[in-house]
Amino acid sequence: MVQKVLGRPKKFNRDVGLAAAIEVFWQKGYNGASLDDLTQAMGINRPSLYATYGNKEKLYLEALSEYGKIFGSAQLAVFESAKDPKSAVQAYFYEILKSQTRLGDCAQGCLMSSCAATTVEEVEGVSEILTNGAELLISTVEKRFDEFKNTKQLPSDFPSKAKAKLILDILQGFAYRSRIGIDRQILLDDIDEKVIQVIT
Amino acid sequence: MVQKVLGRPKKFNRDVGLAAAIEVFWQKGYNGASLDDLTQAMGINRPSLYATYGNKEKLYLEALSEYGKIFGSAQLAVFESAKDPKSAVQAYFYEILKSQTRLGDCAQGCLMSSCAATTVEEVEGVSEILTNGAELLISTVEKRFDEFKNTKQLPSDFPSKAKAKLILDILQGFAYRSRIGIDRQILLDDIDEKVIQVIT
DNA sequence: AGGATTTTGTATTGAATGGTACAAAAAGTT
DNA sequence: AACTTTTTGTACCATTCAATACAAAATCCT
Repeated sequence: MVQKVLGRPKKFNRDVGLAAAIEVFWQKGYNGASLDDLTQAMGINRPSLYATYGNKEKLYLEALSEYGKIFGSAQLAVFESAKDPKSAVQAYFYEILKSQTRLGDCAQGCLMSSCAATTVEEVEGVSEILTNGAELLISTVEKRFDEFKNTKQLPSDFPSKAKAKLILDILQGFAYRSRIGIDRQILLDDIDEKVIQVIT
Repeated sequence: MVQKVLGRPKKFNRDVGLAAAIEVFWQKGYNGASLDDLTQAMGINRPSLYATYGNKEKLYLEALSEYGKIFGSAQLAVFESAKDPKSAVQAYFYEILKSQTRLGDCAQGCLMSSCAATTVEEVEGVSEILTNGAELLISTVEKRFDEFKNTKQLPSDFPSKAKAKLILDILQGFAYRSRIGIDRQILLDDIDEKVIQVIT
């Protein structure tokens, strides 16, 4: 059942437009992404953009939050659903690299670490979003490691929180190396090495 | 002996100006740093900037290279001169955090990972500078670890290269958390945890 | 069909951007 | 002291920027 609404119908979907904006910010950063870049990629004109998202800064903040929700959650879900520690970390890193080393003319690296970090001082609210994202990641991973300890899949002295923070570090390393153009296969080949460093 | 040169004497020192430019790019990123920001911080006027450094892009590339030379080299020197693995890594991380979590209104994080990574696609030459920097770091650390293996200060099966790459990851983690505003003391308290993860 | 309502598309605004022309200023040279 | 050379400082240029005014278009409601 289609909701009947007054007025001329919208030509675009709000979430689809936001997804396109994410791509642009991801590729060009906040300052590097012009409104022409954004409106063109979103298939939208300027007044519609302002009516829908407020302004460039609000669109940016919304893009960051949405990126965290979509990508971050999906990747963490992969981690959480794995049945043993090793495959959890392994699948997680693989998922991360799939997102950060994309083929064609897609953006490389991570929107948050490779792009948004630059704007922490410039755009109010960025710092909070990034901090919350990091804390959510750490606490989620730590909790899952603790579960593995309860089921004896990890030794009782396994330092869950320290290892969760190590995973965040390794993610930053992957994001950086993806962004600066290191070949996807080289990074994929590093996964096992990183997995060992995490779970032993 | 002062070299006598024809014409009106320069009012500024080239390297001092470059150091000021580094600070601006470090705080605001490439696109966020306007020529007004730069000239004001450098104590220079626009024509002098263009006569001396070429243009904004060339100044940026030179700032990146100089940053690597000054900061990167000094930090690696600390690592190389330590007498045992543990204190080498420890002193290195401390040096890194001193540079990345600075007091007052100084820039936080790392110019390369927190700022320059965003511009890899935008500015020709950035990718190469960042890649070379990463490789230099890894090879230097790896080599020093190998020396420690020769002097039996590290076990013969110590995976020097994998650990060197892990250090790069941890550096990215520190840079990111510094940039997003995590308190210096919290990061300092993490050093020992990271040291253990590296040298065991 | 005609009015109400909302979105679209175009065209424009004022400000900020990177970059430069040009003349005055400050030194050495003869 | 006059000339040459180089840097400085101001004022400016064309372009791009984020943001908006306004009318035409497209839908629903009566």
